[in-house]
Amino acid sequence: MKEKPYHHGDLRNQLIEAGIQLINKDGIKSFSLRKVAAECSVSHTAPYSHFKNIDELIAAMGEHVTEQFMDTLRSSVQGKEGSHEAISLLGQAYIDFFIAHPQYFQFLFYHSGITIDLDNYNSDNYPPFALFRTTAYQMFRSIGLPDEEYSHKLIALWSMVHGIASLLTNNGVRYSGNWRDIFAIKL
Amino acid sequence: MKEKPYHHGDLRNQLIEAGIQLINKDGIKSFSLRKVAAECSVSHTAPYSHFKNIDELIAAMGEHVTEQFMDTLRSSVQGKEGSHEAISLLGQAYIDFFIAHPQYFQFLFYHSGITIDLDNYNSDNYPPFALFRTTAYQMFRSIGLPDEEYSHKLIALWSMVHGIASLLTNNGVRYSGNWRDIFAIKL
DNA sequence: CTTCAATCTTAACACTGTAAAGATTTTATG
DNA sequence: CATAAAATCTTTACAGTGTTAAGATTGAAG
Repeated sequence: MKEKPYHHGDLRNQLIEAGIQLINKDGIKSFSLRKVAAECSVSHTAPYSHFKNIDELIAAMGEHVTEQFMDTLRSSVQGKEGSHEAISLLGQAYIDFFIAHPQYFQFLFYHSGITIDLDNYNSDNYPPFALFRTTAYQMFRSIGLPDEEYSHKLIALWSMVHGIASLLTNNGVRYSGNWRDIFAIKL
Repeated sequence: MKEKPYHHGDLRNQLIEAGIQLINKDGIKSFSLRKVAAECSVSHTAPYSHFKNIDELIAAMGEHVTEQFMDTLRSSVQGKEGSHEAISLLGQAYIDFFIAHPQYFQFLFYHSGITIDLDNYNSDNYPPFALFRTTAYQMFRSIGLPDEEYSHKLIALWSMVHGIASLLTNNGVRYSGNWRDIFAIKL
C-alpha cells in the first residue's frame, strides 16, 4: 500500500534515493526537503504524504544506507568467518566504507537515534555493531582469550575503528599509512 | 578596537558567550543567529558588524570552547607530566569533558575546519591532539618503546579515546564500566 | 457508478541567513 | 573645538527553510 502509489510511480522510494544522492553531493548541512521534492518533480509538500516530517525521511534514508553498509561489511568477511584475520578485514571495510562515502558518517550519526547498550548484549539496534561483536568474539575464542576480557577488548577495538572513521571523515585527519596496521597491533 | 566598542558594551564577546550557552541548552541543530542576537537584546543583523557570517561566529565560539577544553586537559596531567599514568589521566579527562558537556562533540566537529596531518609532526591546528601527542611520547619513552612504534601506538590510542568520546555523545552508547580500563589495556 | 481513502497541489505562516541603506555614536583629523 | 571618517547598530527587504490547512485529483472498493 505504501509501496506502490498511483500517480508519480513510487514517490516514497524515489524521495529516499534522491535524498541520499543529495547527501552524497552536498552533505547533511545543505540538505533540504524542498530540494528533494524538486528533484522528484513534485510539489514541496508532497513528501508529507509519505513521511510525517523531514526527520522521518532522513531516518528512512539512514536505514537504506545502513543496509548498504551492512552488505559491504558482510562481504568483507564472507568465507573467512572465524578466521584470525576476519576482525581486521571487517575493521578495514568499516573504515573504507566511510572513506568511499565521505558524507555518510556525519549523516548517519547526525541524529542520536541509534542506541547501543554495551552492558546488555541483546539490546543494540545498530546492526554494524552486532556484526562486529560476533566477529570479534569468534576471534577472541580462537586465540583462547579469557572470557572476562572479551568485553574490554571488544570495546577497545570497536571504539578504535569507529574513532578512526570519525577522524577521517567528520574531522580532517590525513594519514598515508595503512589503518589495518593500527588496530592490528591490538589483536 | 574590536574588543571595546561603544554602544552595547562589548557585543562581540557577549555574542560568543550567549552562543555557547545556546549550544549547551539546545545543541547545534537548533542554533540560530537571530536567537543569539535576541539574547543580547540587539537587532538580528547587529552580529554582522563583528562576524562576516554565522560560520565565523560559530568558529569563534569553537575557539573559546577549545581553550576551555585545553585548560581541563592540562590540569588533568599537571604535576604528573612524564609519569606512567599521565596518558591514562589525559584520556579520561578527554572523555569526561564531553560527558560533562554532551553538546560539545557535535558542535566542535560539526565543521571540518580542523585538519590533523598524522604524517607531518608539525602541522596540526588542533591543540588537544598536540598535547595528547607530547604526553604519549613521554610515556612511550619512559617504557622504552622502540621509536618506530611510536606513531602506530599514538594513532591507536588517540583514535580510541576520540572514538569513545564520539560514541558516548554523538551516538547513544551506554556503558557503566570505567573507560580508563578500556584504553589502559593498550599501554 | 458512486464513495472513499490515498495522494498531490496551492496558499499561507513563522522562522532562518544575509544584503542594502540609513541612523547613531565613537574616534580621528585639521 | 569642529568637522570628517569610521565603526556600530537598526530598519527594511528578500530568498530559502519546515510545516499546516484546505482543496483538487486519482485509484481502488462497494
